[in-house]
Amino acid sequence: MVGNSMDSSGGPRTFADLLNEVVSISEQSLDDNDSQKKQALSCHPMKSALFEVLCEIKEKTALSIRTGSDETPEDPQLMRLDNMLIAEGVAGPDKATPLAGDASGGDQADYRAKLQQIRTVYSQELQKYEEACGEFTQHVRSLLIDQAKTRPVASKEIERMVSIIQKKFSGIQVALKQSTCEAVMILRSRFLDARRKRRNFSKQATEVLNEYFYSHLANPYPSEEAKEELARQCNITVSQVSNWFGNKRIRYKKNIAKAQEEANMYAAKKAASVHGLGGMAPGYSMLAGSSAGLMPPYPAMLPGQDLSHMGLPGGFDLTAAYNPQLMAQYQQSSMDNNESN
DNA sequence: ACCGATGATTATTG
DNA sequence: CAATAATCATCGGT
Repeated sequence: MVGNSMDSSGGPRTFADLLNEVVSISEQSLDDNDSQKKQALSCHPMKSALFEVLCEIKEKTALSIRTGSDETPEDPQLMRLDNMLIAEGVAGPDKATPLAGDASGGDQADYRAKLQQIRTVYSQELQKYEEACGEFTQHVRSLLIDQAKTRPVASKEIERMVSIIQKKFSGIQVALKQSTCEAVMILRSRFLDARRKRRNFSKQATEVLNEYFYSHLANPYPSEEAKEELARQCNITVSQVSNWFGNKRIRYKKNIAKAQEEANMYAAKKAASVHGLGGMAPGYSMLAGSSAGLMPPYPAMLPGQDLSHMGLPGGFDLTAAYNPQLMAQYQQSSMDNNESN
């Protein structure tokens, strides 16, 4: 407390008296409504002049305080989020997300719809946020302006207050943008990974593929043209055909015994669908090596043959089954083994 | 709810 | 680059 030697009640006032009075007020709690003193001050003839001086002083001190402290750190995190949202098509203009999903089919519309949903929610929230922020800022501003009537409040000070508010609000903004980014990332990963939402091929499509596979067991590697043809027939993409054959080969190899049944099935199917097979040796010539007759038939891989009777050694390299040369080699030695046994 | 089948992706290899 | 092998995530039947 400043020692107040003045008697505050009555008597002619000097400038110094008045200053003392003001100081003593500001030292007191601002909340206590000392309306008497305020009243007395606002009625004083010197009031406006004094007020001006105080405002000037305040402005100067406030300036010196402010320069060192903050001045918009331009929140790098917020900028990062903004950039990402624009890149992701949530913020900027409505762009037609390319999303080059390879084989995953064309349910891009679904993705677009979900993204649009996020967009609208985001913009709504952002709008609400901006409204609330503006409203609050305006409220504080008018409050301060109102207070400026009774105590010196410089415009710079108001601006400082506003910037503080805006900083607080930007925290909320960051949270909003962050959660939006998160939602987009989840959505993106869901749709980018085509393993999700996988659809099995149609019965007819697998039929066609299986027919080809078991008709070319000796060399189940369709050429690019063959793949295109199969893709056309099955109404799938070429890369899906490639995937299918890759999976089929490896899975067939993994369990020849089980696949044998399937092979028989498709062989029978094929036999039934072809004319003039009457006296043919079962299984053979029209199946294997049907690719331009370059490949001789390999009985070991054909239906009707029981591989377990072949005396296959445990370490049978099944890749040989797909390679004519290796297969021929293997058969040679295998036959030798059989004969010697 | 579980489990095998299955289409797709990833990592590795030649 | 294409094939293989391993793995993932979903589907479809029980």
